Amino acid sequence: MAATENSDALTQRLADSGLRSTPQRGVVYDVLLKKRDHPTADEVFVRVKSELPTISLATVYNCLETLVQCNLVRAVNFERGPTRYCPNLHPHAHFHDEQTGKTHDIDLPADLLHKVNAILPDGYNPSSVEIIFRGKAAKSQN
Amino acid sequence: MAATENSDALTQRLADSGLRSTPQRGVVYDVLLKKRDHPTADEVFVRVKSELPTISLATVYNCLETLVQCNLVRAVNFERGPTRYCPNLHPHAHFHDEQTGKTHDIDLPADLLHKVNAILPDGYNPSSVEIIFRGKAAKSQN
DNA sequence: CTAATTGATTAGAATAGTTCTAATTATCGC
DNA sequence: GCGATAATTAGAACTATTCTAATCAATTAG
Repeated sequence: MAATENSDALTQRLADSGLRSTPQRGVVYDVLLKKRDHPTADEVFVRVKSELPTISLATVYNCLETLVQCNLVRAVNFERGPTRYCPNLHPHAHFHDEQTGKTHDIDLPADLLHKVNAILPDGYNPSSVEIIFRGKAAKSQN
Repeated sequence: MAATENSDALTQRLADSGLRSTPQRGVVYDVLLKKRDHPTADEVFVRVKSELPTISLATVYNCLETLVQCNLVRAVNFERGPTRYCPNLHPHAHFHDEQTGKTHDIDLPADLLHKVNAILPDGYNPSSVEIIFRGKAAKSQN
């Protein structure tokens, strides 16, 4: 089953970083994979509680931070609001719909990524690039 | 003098939006123009106080928000920290140096901007794009 | 010119999101 | 299973920002 595979992959990644595999980390990761709507830590907390009712919000923050460290999850920040989390597959930009508040993943072609990096003058060594669009998406995108 | 010109431009922009010209708004704007190091609201507060000692932090937030509304200033958010403000000239990306915490403006050529916008599928209508690099800048850039 | 209206500022309280702390509990290697 | 160490927990603390209600300033109407 998918959850078991993910769980194994997670255990592996954690071990690679010298970290332990715990139920909390597993469930937090599963929750992110299951519904990829860029939830906040609070939203993850609510979802995880249905499976692990005694988990604390602090642990959710810790687990999310750990997953980000392991490069399994990406943290995204739009304007003032809370940090949002998405399971990190391929490179992608984000489109933030100002009407609905929803965030859409936009595929980012490798050649564009190169062109974007090319605008940096000598001496700048980027470890990551983030591209965020803001605006309005057609209803068909919701 | 430059400050007067800026002040006039500001008064004009405010009037266009049906807003009043006040000393607080003027000084906040001047402070942003004078040192373009992407200060936080707190940092702006400190700088403004030397000229307007009785200004309150709430007013600084209000003024910054007003300037953003008038499109004279851009609000930028890097990860979890406080919002930073820069006077908005031409389109540019931001390079966030993870060692020094400093933010550098990177010129954004119009043709690249077009190419970036072109990755959006039909139905997405962006009102703005933000490009943020994270990484390390050579000492010569500091 | 003065009064009335409306908008802006102020200080401080309140809120949201996140991090910290200290105690308890779980995991992993032996 | 046992010990060392890492992870979890609840709640306090903290940071950044927004809200509230009162005061003050500026434009408008008379």
